[in-house]
Amino acid sequence: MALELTTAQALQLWQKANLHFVRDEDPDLSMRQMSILLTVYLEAPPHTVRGLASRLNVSKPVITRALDSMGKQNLISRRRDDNDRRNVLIQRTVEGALFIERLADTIMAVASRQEQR
Amino acid sequence: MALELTTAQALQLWQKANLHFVRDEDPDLSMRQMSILLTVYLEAPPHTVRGLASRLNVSKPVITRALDSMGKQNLISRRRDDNDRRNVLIQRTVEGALFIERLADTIMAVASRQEQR
DNA sequence: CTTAAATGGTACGGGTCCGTAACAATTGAG
DNA sequence: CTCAATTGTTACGGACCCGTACCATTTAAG
Repeated sequence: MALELTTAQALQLWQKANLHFVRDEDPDLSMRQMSILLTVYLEAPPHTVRGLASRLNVSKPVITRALDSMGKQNLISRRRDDNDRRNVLIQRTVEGALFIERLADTIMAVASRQEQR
Repeated sequence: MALELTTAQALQLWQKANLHFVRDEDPDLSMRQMSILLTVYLEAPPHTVRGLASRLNVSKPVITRALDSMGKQNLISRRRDDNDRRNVLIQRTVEGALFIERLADTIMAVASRQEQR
């Protein structure tokens, strides 16, 4: 499946997707949490607290707390790095991968819905 | 300018755009504020507090407060409806239009940057 | 006129998130 | 062995946002 995308349509896509997550998504993740999750799943590992903090340009506690809450939802997991036990490696989970998959489908559905108008 | 968009690329676009707004955007709007602003600028007027509240599926005070804060930044303005003075009409501003324009450019820039890889 | 309905705003208590500053555990340099 | 540097976490005070409940204004029905 593929779509043509002009500037105006990109903006509409952004609006529709945002609107969808505001309207319908149940306990929606904050923008920062979503960024962390997407970064972990779309960029190459390894991912550490400090690495994510500098990638997102936020403080370390933001990452720690986001990992706490997303960990409770089983969207990510943490493991100590055995090579350097100061590091914590952030890892993907099955639930997280499914979440990302549904996310992609949702965005694509929004995009094609607007295409059909 | 136009881009092809597959499901994987739509997801990447969503990640890159979110990441950009987390990293770089100065006093970033919340997702709800952004939805309100985009709805006012991309959907047909008139826009009222109650209308936006039901469109976004949130309570009225959320809209009132968002309009307060975005009003201070001159991104939108309010005017009493002379036909029915209970209504408040939310109106676009020059600054808001410029903001939306830059927003569209930013998203498109993110999209084409990922295209070039 | 009187009164009920509708609209937007405000008060309030509660929850969440933030960044700074401290802390514990671990590593590596000397 | 000692101690400074690094990493992640926790404590804390403050800022922001939320929804419910109430209020003021305006409209329309009777």
